[in-house]
Amino acid sequence: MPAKVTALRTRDRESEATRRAILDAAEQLLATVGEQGLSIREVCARAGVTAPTIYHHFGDKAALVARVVDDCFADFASAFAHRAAPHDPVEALRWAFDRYVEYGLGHPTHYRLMFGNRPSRPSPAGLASYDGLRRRVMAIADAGRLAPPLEDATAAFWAAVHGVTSLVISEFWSPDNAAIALVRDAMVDQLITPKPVPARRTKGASK
Amino acid sequence: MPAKVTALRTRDRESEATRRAILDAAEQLLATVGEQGLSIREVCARAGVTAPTIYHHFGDKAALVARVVDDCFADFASAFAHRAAPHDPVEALRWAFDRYVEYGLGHPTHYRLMFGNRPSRPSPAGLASYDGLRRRVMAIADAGRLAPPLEDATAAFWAAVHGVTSLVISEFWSPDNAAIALVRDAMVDQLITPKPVPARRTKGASK
DNA sequence: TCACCAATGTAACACCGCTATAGCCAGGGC
DNA sequence: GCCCTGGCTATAGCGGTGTTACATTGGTGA
Repeated sequence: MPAKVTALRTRDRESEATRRAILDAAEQLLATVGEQGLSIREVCARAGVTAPTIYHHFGDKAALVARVVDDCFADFASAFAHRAAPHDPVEALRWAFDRYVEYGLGHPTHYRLMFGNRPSRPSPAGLASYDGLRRRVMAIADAGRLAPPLEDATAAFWAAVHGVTSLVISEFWSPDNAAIALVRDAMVDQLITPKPVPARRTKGASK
Repeated sequence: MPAKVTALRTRDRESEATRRAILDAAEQLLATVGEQGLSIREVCARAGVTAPTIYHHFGDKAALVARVVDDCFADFASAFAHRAAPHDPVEALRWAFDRYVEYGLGHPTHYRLMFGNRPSRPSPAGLASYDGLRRRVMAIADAGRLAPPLEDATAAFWAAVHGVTSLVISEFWSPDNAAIALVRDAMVDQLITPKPVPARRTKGASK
């Protein structure tokens, strides 16, 4: 088996290079003009290929975008991985909240792509991201400090952080708005057990 | 001055009827296929007009959509007006939270149009809606029970309710999820002063 | 009555996502 | 060494989109 495994055949290499060129062009365009403004023809021009090539490799405009979004999720995950979280699980959750908002502010178009309001597109990478948040909440539960059930707590925290990030991105808020910390601390305080008292409030939860 | 004021001239009446036909067709289409799927030509077919008529009256596809969105805000506001809120301002805020989510669940496409993540479209009707929320929070402040500054409290509450509604609409949650009440109560509890103490919170607000 | 002008239609432009078809050419069997 | 196969790419085009220049009509104010 001479060069069958060690090196890619020249055809495969060229094909892979074409895929990369297309993905790079698409990502660059998505970051600037968004999914709405993304045109296959413009991707073609930037990548130096023609339309059938794109459709051969990715099948669809939506699939091409989904592929780029997956890369965005990877980038998003690394934004967490590259920084050290506090050891205390509660402080780590607060920290994650800030990183989340920070990322959305730094990559508004990517954020919109990943968590935009297009009807339920449960990408695997998105679910993995959600699972990362669940693990952080679980760390609090493991420390015996989580008040509500795990799933409820995770979902509630995710909703709050998403609401805040959405508003920051839409420039409704300035990034240093005190309301951000207000939402963050409201959620964290509600999630952890108070001090000694188990839980007192029973106000009507369902409508 | 015979029929100058008492009755509209026939031309104006016809013109207004045309506008209404276009708006009705557009609203119906927007509710079913969303802004993305809305086609001027389809609106033309349903309203029984041709394209230049639409452009003459509304100027733009975006302007037409914006006009429909304004009507949506009016509908949204009436969803609040037609129901009696609790007298207690804190309970009224909790109630507003539920009505908000309820409306988003009942009119997901309209909600996406109104509060979707398109980069900052500060429609007057949208600002009026936000102002309605601010008044509710101000009622709590007037009762001497609001802990944070008014603007921060309003913004935080709005972010939380928007995050929850977004997730409910995207079918990430079921409408009776316990997490909804969790976010609601977390925000309300954080907004009101604990017991008798005027204002206490000093937790790290800026990052 | 009559000229004006708002309102509407005709036809077209430039662009879009997408694809049927055909050609190129590296790779592998003979 | 040759030819054939098949993956990859380009040409050209389809039906659709938002938008607009231009022509036309018919109420309306003078």
